[in-house]
Amino acid sequence: MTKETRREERDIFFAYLAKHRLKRSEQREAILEAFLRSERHLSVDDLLQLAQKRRPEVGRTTVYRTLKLLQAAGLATELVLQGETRFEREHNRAHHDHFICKTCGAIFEFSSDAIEKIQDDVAADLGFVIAGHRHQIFGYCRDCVARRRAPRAEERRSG
Amino acid sequence: MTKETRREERDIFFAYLAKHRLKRSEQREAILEAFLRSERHLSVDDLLQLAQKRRPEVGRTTVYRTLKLLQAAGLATELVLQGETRFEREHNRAHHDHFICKTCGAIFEFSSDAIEKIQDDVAADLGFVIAGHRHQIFGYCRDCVARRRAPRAEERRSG
DNA sequence: GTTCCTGCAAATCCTTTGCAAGTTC
DNA sequence: GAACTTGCAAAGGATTTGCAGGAAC
Repeated sequence: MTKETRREERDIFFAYLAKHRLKRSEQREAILEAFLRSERHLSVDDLLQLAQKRRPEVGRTTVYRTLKLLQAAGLATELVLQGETRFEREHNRAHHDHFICKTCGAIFEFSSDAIEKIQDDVAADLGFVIAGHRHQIFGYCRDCVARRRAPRAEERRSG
Repeated sequence: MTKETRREERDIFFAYLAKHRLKRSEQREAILEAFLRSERHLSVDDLLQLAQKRRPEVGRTTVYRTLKLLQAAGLATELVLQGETRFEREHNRAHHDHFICKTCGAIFEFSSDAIEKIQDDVAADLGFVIAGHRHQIFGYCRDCVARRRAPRAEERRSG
């Protein structure tokens, strides 16, 4: 993620705060930065730890509260994957869905216009107006499959 | 659901119990019956209440425990829809996914071979082996859309 | 009789809320 | 200085666990 994009998202967040007469704070900035810089699919705990690297006193409560703001501002979205609640960046990202590896927990993103199209057709048949969707595929990723099929007792210990 | 199908599922459940050296009990039977007879997408509370109609002393704890058994036996599956945990029958049901109406909460099922096919292709590209998937579409159902577009103050109270 | 079940209460886990003290505007 | 924010501790809701008494085998 580029610095420019982060800049844009920072601006959006601060604009959101201003619009709602909310205040900036060290904590909110630390959480925002951590969120924007990190890899995707963060748990609340992940984000708490990342934010605390910058500002050790950040509390878990504030992370929960700031995540709500990030969602309201359109910067974050919540996912429930395998029973775990996680958050990912939302702004300017193309819609996508997730593959989740049941062995190593890795998450891959995918998207398919063809699937979206069929979805629209199915919905139209039902007279249903689509507002959004979640599509998750569970299985085994390439690495884990390879590991399982060729389990030569090497130093592959899995992750 | 026919009596024969229920019969089959009962047999499967009791076979599961036998295989694992678990015991039959009034409670388990009451919960199983309630589960099999009911409409789909039950919450734990729904199932508790239904089971209690037959056997008032059934406890919530036992419902949780029995649901785990039903899942292990392949008869039930858990869904998380709009943040709510629900259970539906699994045995012998064609794979299907869900539309959820954000207004009235109604749940419709759908399935599409075309979508499954594309899914397989996308997975193959990633070297991913599919074990299962969850696909949920959120939006507004025909009735709610109609109600909104033509909100004549009739006796349509929604369901 | 042994092993498994059950319901209760207590414990957990995750998230939200009340509140007094500290910050931002 | 008024209004908002924070962290803590406590409260909540959902699910699980420990346990003593009861039922199934």
